[in-house]
Amino acid sequence: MKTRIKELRARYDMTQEKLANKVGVRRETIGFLEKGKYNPSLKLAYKVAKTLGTTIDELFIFDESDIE
Amino acid sequence: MKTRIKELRARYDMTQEKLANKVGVRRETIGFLEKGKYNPSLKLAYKVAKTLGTTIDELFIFDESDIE
DNA sequence: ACATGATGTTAGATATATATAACATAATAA
DNA sequence: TTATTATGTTATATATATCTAACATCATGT
Repeated sequence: MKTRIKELRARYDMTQEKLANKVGVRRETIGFLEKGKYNPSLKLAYKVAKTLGTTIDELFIFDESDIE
Repeated sequence: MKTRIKELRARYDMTQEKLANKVGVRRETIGFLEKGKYNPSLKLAYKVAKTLGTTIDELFIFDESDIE
């Protein structure tokens, strides 16, 4: 699974820590999400998307390996 | 958080168990999801949405309590 | 009424997301 | 260079999603 978090974060000139604070998680959590190191909960995905002015389906890009 | 899983499942005339099998989870997991009893992972949300021919943002409806 | 299939619900086990703290590295500015 | 800020990256702890099995309830058909 890939994500556009980093790209959108840059567009808002927002640091990982600032996004984490807005969303209510740790900075490392955002870092790991950006690196695809884990699979967030739906609510977290929603909060991040909303904070970055987009939707879940726009923010995360799934590939075939996510289906198996 | 609310969901349209049950509604779409009915439209496809699909039982909880059949959906669970297609998605690769237990029947109870689908039941709990329909009841809003927990917050799925993003990948699971994606698989359910894809199996039901829709998107995550169409399938799940968030309310204010999901943001706090 | 009885049988059967679908769903509800509980309790305990396991897997994994997230928190926390600590330290490393990168980049940029002074 | 040094200082500072942002990000990377571990390791361990905690919270919670999901599994599993078992039994209950509900609906429908016979």
